[in-house]
Amino acid sequence: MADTHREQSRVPRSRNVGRPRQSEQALLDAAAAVFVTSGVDAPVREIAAKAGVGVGTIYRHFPTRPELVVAVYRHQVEACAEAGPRLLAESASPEAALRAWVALFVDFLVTKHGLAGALQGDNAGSDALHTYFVGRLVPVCGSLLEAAREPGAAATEIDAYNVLKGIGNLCISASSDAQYDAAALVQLLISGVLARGDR
Amino acid sequence: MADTHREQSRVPRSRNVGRPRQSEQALLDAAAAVFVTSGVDAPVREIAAKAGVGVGTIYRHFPTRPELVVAVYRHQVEACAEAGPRLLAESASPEAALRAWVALFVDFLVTKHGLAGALQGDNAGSDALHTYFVGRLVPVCGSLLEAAREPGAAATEIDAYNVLKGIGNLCISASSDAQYDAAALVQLLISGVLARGDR
DNA sequence: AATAGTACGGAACGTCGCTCCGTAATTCAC
DNA sequence: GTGAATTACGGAGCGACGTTCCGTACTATT
Repeated sequence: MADTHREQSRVPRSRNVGRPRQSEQALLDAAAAVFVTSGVDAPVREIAAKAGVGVGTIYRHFPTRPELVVAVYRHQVEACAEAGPRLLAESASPEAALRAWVALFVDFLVTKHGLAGALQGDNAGSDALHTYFVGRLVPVCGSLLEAAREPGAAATEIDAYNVLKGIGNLCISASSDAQYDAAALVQLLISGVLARGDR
Repeated sequence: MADTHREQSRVPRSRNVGRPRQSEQALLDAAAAVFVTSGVDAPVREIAAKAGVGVGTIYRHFPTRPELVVAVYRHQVEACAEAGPRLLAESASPEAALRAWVALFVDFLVTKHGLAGALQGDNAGSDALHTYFVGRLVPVCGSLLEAAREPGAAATEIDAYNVLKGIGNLCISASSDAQYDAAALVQLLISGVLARGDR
């Protein structure tokens, strides 16, 4: 292996000289663009190439892959979270609000290839993506759920975390399978969640 | 790269000499054992080590990873498929039969770590695991569904493929997340599927 | 005994997420 | 202005993955 290891400046190659790369925004834009074309699972190297930086730079700003994903989608998740209370105020009924919000969420997940799949934190609480989604959206989903349920709903009812995660799971592989209709299944799940115990 | 490539018999090392390794059964047993301890996503090398063979041997018998998984679980999938008609005959109502069968299926998926996750065929029809599950179980699920639905169910009703895939997706990450209750969500989904359009 | 056929192990390959480190750009002290 | 300290950078390298490939060693056939 008598090779050339550690030699990246054989030629003083200009690099992106001078420009201090004002922070992460350029990175986020590049990542967002790559996610659109290649899905959320796109290799980090591809994002780095698109942004014209090395992978090291990406990992300096976003220590793990999920954190980059969170950063890219933070605005949209935030918008989705904020839509919850608004829908509750504007809709004809709490159930309509819940269904509209859920449709919003599903549409968000389905249009971002691979996002739903990346959502389940594989182990422990160490997955920033899962943690962020759950932390931000469970409370929203919870209030909508509470409002839409019968007043004296039993304590045995399934909780918002389960509903949210169930929705997320149902959205997996929604893109890439034309005959799979995640939105319809999710609405059916909501029907089940809202149904009284008599069914 | 002037290295030692292609030299695996420096020493005539005894190998598993003589024994022609009567077919795949030993492989399947080893794989099943590893799947239990390390999940369905266990590295092929680990299975090979457990079986005392090289990875090449595994790939000779099962050209792709999904095919090995299919082979390991074929019996149980078969049993699940056969349980469908039996439950329909034995149960008090078609709905009870459907719910019992679904519970059976969920239990199967949930107890095999990672199986549900491995179930979505990533692309095209090339995933043997997805293809096998769908091909074997969709008809079964379809008859149960048909029996359990109102007689004149609209053509707009969701089909068995969607229901089955939805169940599979809901079971993802059921192990490894103590507060996630896949079985409950699946039953709620079934409630939604069975509910009349008036909800 | 010589040959053909086949099953075998595991090195090698390409790709992944992520780490590491030599170097370049910038800032600061004087 | 000059030199040292600090910071940001690119991309080679690492370990692990699924999968391929091929020299070898068994087994059958003649």
